[in-house]
Amino acid sequence: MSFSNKFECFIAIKVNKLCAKVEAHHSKLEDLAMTCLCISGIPDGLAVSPKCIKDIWLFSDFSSEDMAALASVGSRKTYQEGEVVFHQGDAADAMFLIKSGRIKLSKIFEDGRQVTLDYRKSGDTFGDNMFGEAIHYPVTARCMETTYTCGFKRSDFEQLVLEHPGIGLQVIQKQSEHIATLTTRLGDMNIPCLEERLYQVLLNVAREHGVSVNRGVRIQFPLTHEDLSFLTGSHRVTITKALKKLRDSGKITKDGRSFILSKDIV
Amino acid sequence: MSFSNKFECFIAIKVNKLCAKVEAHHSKLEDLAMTCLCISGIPDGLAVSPKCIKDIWLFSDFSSEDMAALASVGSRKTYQEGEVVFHQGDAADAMFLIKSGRIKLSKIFEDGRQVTLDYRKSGDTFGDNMFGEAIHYPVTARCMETTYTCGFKRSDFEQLVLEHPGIGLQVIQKQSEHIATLTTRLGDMNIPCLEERLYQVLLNVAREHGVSVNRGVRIQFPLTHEDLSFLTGSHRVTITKALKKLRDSGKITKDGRSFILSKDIV
DNA sequence: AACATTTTGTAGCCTGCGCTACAGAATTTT
DNA sequence: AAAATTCTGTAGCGCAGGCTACAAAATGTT
Repeated sequence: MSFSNKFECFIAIKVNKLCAKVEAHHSKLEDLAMTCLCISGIPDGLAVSPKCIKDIWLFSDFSSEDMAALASVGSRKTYQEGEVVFHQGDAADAMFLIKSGRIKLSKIFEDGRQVTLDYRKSGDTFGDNMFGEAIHYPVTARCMETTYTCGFKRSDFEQLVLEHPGIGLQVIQKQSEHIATLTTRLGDMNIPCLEERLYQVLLNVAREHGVSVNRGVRIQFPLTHEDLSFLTGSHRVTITKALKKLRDSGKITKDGRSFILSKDIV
Repeated sequence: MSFSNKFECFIAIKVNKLCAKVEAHHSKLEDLAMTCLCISGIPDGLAVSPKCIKDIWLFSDFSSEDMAALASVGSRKTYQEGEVVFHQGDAADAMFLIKSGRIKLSKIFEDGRQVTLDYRKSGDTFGDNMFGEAIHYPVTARCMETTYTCGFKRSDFEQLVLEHPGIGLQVIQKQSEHIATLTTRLGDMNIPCLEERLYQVLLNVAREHGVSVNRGVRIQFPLTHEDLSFLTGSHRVTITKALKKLRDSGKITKDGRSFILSKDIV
């Protein structure tokens, strides 16, 4: 019933593209994990070493001069799983770069509703909404695993960009991508049928955070039905039902606690 | 039934803040309309005059040197109401700055669903997704009224930012704001009850495109029930019903073809 | 291993809203 | 001003999915 043929076809193409992209992407991340020096036990608050920044692919084509400048301004901090970097409503005066780990951005509304807006991973920035007029963070950033970050104060960062315009260009690019992601999410939220919406949401998460495995693409961290209900704006019980249908139709499977999106859908 | 007391209170505060902000903002825009030279009948394709750019508040605190640089790179073009600047899927190689007028960004899906993602107005940029990996525009940009734009090619613009980092900083700021807007939209889409969702959506549109009038805030352009159904991801007929309820409860009124959000809700 | 906690699954009621159909109002076009 | 088109409003059927409640399974903790 739910999926038209045209739609299924579209999905299949999408998942295959996804595999290639995720693979390429992931190999870079592994390099990072191997070579980065500053992950191992350097106290928080110290300046970030240039080497450490260079290894983040975001800045990988920077000149050593730009790199040194960036490193001199950032301040390192380690957070444990479950820790909150900033709460929604806190005064916004810094943006963060994720060295390693993973962060969930969510928003809580005055009526108690909670929405997961995005997951960010190594190489991503967050808290960049501090540019713009707002003086408070509009979201809460909570770590999903042990996370190493570099924080940049707004004024420092602005100065940095003025002196090293290439850094600004990189940030513009990164923001562009986030705008694209959010745009996609916004479109997804408009899918009326939950089953399709859920599948799209999973597809997007997989595109960002998946690894390619033989059966398809595996999402790297466990997502509970409750997480998914926040992501899709739906009810937990309804998610359970929809997942069952998706599993029955072979579009997804589970490997332990994590989902695998099948790549071989006709 | 639908709105709790707490919620109503929140709305009231919001609308009042809105009025002040919109007023301040609008006076700037009017200045622009008065002083800008290049709106009046200069042929398309010519370089943009520095004066013309300076009048856009986005760049208002630029040095004349930065201004001249920006002007030399941009290329002016005029579009009529209903004209499309670019279609979803077109090769993306330029971003645009709106001198005056208004543009609707929307996305059409393979299953025929259509979603309105954003309205952009004078001083905003669009098509900035050309940074990032994508080589195609992910949305369609259609003019809602006669619109004057300045187009910038990607390579030109990158060069420009490298030479004039302040411009990059402005763009980062602008993007930050769009990210904030999209984030809000995404939260809004998660409101389960259509009546509340619709009201939030109207509130957001008003915040961006409203003028303050004695009764509250008026949205500057007509929105049909169909437009709203795209914005809320809902059905046209259901919108009609929800609007009726909102009108009955005094939260909104109509002035001719445009909506007014009441400011004096207790 | 025993216990506590979190996550997943099943069942059933009931409302909100998608959808079709048609009719009146308002704009635009001729 | 007449005709055509677009927009708004009303009515009713049907079902997807929200919600509560409870039970089984899995995970985490002594």
